[in-house]
Amino acid sequence: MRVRLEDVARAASVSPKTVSRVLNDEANVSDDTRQRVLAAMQAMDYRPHPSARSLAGHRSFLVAMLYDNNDNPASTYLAEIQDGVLEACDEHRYSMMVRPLRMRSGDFIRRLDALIADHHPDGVVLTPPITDYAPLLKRLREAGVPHASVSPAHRGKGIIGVRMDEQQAARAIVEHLLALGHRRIAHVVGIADHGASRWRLAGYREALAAAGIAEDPVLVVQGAFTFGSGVEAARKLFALKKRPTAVFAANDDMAAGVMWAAGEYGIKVPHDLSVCGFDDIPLARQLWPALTTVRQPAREMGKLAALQLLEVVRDRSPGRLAQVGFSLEVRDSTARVP
Amino acid sequence: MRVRLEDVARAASVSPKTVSRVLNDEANVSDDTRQRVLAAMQAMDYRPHPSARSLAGHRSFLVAMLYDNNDNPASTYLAEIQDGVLEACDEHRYSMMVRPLRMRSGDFIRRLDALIADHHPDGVVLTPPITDYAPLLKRLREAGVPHASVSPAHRGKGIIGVRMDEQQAARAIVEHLLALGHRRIAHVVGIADHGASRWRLAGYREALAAAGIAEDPVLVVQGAFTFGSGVEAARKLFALKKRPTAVFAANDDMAAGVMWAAGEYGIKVPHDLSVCGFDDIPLARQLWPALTTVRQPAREMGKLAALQLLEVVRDRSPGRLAQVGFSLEVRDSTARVP
DNA sequence: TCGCGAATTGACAGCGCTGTCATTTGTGTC
DNA sequence: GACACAAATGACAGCGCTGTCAATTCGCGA
Repeated sequence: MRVRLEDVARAASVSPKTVSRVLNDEANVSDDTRQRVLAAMQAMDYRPHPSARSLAGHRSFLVAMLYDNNDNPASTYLAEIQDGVLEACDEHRYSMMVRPLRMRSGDFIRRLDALIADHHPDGVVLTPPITDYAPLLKRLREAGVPHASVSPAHRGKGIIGVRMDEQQAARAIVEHLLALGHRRIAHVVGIADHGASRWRLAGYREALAAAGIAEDPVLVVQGAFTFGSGVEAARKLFALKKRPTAVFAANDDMAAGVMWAAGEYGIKVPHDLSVCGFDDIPLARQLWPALTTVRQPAREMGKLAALQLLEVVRDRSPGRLAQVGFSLEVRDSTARVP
Repeated sequence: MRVRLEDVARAASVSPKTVSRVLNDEANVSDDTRQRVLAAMQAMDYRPHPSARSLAGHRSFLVAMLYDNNDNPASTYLAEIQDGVLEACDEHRYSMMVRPLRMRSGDFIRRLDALIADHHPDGVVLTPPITDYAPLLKRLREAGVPHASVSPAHRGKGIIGVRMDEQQAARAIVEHLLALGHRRIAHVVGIADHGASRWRLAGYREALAAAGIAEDPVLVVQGAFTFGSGVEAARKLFALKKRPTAVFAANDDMAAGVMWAAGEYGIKVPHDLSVCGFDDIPLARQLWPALTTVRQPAREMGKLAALQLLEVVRDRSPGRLAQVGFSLEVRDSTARVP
């Protein structure tokens, strides 16, 4: 039969309420008692019943991760974030629920309300690109549900979660190309209204400007974060009279598309063309030549965002926007200008 | 304030217990009463409190999806299954929890026990490759937790879930190559102990045998379901004195690797070499030329598996192993033998 | 119309925990 | 050593629902 809190209490010769206090890390329990209770819990392999805790305590010990499975950047990126969030939740004995939501669909808010009404999550983790969707944020605030974002586009006060300095990272990778002697550097942009696209474009521009290079508009082509859009963007670039010597794609999928298109045109990477991406998804390492890119620690970011959230949920702390570092993964797809 | 079952009861002029009966679709409620209660629920937008239901009813309304994030076939495949499972759970107002487990790790069973003890899932969905891990199945049976599998390797009685006739599908795609005149057809095998690898290899052999072609062992090379392993396998094949005219890779990632390697060797697909894969992941459509492959309806399979499971959980039905059809997606990577 | 078994409905306790508040124990002060 | 006050602990009700079983109503044949 199941071990209940009452059983632990009896074993430790204290009242159930005291065991509850220990379980919830509350103050006003003597060290001696706390130890005794913890020992009893351990010995009996006590597992609190989440539903009972939730019912009596008016909290669910549940974190929901919201994502947009319709136009998400890349499913492997989300999967990594998911793993990170899950890890953080596990550590704090919270459970996690995932929730696909279609931002462009009419019932977005209704589905969000249903989630809240049905499951009462103690907090919510938002992933790109739904970190900045105003009606969503408004609704969460109204409902009093704390939320943390992975890579939010805005940095207003009250925004908690985790971010990476993507603009800085984009600038760094373009500077890497500049250092290799490239001057005609193209950029394949991501979906227009994603924060990621804006930052990466800004970083690209910043690097060029700092190097005193005027931006050539034909070298900035629109993509959509997909492999196919990378292929198409590259075809446009390769059709140019004066081709670029390097391409910085706003994510790895598109970079792979660029490399693929290069193959079509008989352009050798990196000999004739340097290509770099952003994110460092598993594919980047598997491509040949291996892709130079920026490592975005998605898993770690998911975990950190969830940890920020849990801090707010548990300790009523104000929470903060943590920042993670990036690293340039220089591999074989970039070389000195021909 | 929250609408409770009691409030609905009052509005419908019945006892709380009767509302509960309606909520749980129990028998012995007159049609008239049922309608009245349902109307009241609707009008008041009543949402049962899952924790209260769980606590009182000794069930959790929770389905856990187990997966191996260490050596999983492909993360987009899992993501699709996850979406399908989620959809089925939503329809039946169950919640879903995801659970990464490392099959090769020592604490596998301990983590499984923790999952059961902590969350009491009413059922579990197993995804490849952990559909047939004996200690896991044993433990689930001991704990009395019903489980459904997506593509289980074995078909013993009591195995419920969903399968696709992968051998038949593999045979079909190889027959497609044969119909194009190919006789020297290579096969890149997946991870050895995965059911998927065995079936696909068996289908390959079956097709060759039926066509009266003796298997050439050098044309069957080992891969590991990853892009990189596809590249390496292809390099071995291209180093052969007598190259194959077609390659059937056991999944799309490896097929993409084969196409990539073909680029390295200046081999034109499909002119010089036909390539086909298996799964129809998004990448397949994005490759150039687009990849001929077998469509494995992962999302639908996840949904069906979950539906089978829920049937068992809710109606105590014995459950069955559903079967889904496959379809050959003939695209541009296969052509008549040169 | 009456009686009887089946169908329908309801009363009530309790699932395992926590919030509230009362009670007990400890600590420092003069 | 007595007192004031804070820290530690416990008693008890109740979170929102369902299981059990008793009570009531219904349908139908005699």
